[in-house]
Amino acid sequence: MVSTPDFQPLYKQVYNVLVSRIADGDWRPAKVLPSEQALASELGVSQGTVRRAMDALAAENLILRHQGRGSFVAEHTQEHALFRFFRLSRPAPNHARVTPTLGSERIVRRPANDKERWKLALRGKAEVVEIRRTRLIDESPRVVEKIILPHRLFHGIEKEKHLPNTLYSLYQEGFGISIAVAKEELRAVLANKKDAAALGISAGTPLLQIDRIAVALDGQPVEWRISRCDTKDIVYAIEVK
Amino acid sequence: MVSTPDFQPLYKQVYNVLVSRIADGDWRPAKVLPSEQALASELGVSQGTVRRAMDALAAENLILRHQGRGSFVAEHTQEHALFRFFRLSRPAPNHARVTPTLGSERIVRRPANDKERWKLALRGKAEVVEIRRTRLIDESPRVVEKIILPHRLFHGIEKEKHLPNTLYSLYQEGFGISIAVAKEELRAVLANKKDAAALGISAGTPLLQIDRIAVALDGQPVEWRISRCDTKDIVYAIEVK
DNA sequence: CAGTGGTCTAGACCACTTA
DNA sequence: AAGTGGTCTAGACCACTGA
Repeated sequence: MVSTPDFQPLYKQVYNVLVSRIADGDWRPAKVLPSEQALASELGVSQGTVRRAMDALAAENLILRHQGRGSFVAEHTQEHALFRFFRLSRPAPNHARVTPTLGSERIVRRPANDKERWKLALRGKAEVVEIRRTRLIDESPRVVEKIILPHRLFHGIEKEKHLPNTLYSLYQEGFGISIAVAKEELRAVLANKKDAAALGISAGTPLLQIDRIAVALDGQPVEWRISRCDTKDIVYAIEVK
Repeated sequence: MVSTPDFQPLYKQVYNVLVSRIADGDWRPAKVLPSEQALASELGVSQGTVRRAMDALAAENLILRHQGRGSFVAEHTQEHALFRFFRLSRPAPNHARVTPTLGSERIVRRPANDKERWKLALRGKAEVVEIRRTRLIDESPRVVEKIILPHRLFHGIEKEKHLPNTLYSLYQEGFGISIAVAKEELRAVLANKKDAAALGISAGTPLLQIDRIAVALDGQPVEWRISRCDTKDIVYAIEVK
């Protein structure tokens, strides 16, 4: 096993090795990983230790394990990413998950402002890509979004003809960026005139505002997103354990 | 090992046994659990299997493990329960956790209405206890709450002189009810006149409404709580993984 | 010092998938 | 039938705690 300066349990060292191989793109999404035995002999540890590291990866949804088939790097497929980060659903009792579709969309590239530089930890004369879009639920507009991306990481994204429903799968497949965690701040705000026009409601309607920073596997903030939702017949649902 | 009709891995059976001992109050909060070895020989499984079950309990915060000391049933202490379920904090960058204090408080016992009977899965002529209170942050009222409890489970709670800051530790110590999960639905609403008066704001101010069902270890819903928060200078913060 | 949980190993057997 | 992950065991050694 590779020795590290600061002491860590073997299984954590193995875990870190595996994470960085995924993060660096050595193993691309949907690829089969080597078997536990293969990794164990490659790294010079026992199979049980590799298992423990892989179980941790699976617990964090970084890999998927299938008995008899093997372990696979998790994909942010449309469906998957959608339900991982899109927490809007119908209220109880059904609690049915809701599938948003795309309304209007606008995308521009421009210099970052101070707030964006701070939120995304940008340095120097950074540029950002700004995406504004409306999302429909049951055919009617319910959410307006403003998405800010560092242009450096998403080079050329502003030229995409059609952005997919879930951007996170595009980030992963097109730009090699996997989202590890999203930090969200929720507030209640009033719809301004723009919101009102986009959502077909009157100004002054209460909206749920979700302010999200998405962090990649390597710990860098890579997306700042503000969503404003009309929660008349959908809710933001969550289970606290 | 006790045989169960439907097949389950040993470590899950052990897990279930341990959960029910905690749920039934055989092991009260803060009590030291038997050691892994003791449980292993009692249940007739290997120590590694008991470890796996206990690791799962620890991952869900049902027990706390301390190397060299032993494992302990988790307590819903004031601090602990507060930060587990009270997700309001100051916005970035500080993200400091905020400690609410008690404003006004009113508690009554009365028959349940239909909505409450449905939300709390009550049957027959059920009674509930209704608590209404205001919570202060930085000395000023920021949250109004309505809490509905089945009287059957919380017999006599309406006679308590002073309710603690976090009710969940009272539920656990006074009534033997440990909260396992809370299911929350978030919406944006407008302050009505009552809200406005209680919070010292004008009617029509946007409020974040949190509609929560708290579920006990045995899976029964035991509390329905609606909180309305003024999110002018605090936010509901959450990390999605 | 004895007792606890934490790590690591080695090997057995099972269940599932694919060919 | 071969290869994968899933379960279970037994035993070794370590790190930490408290009497």
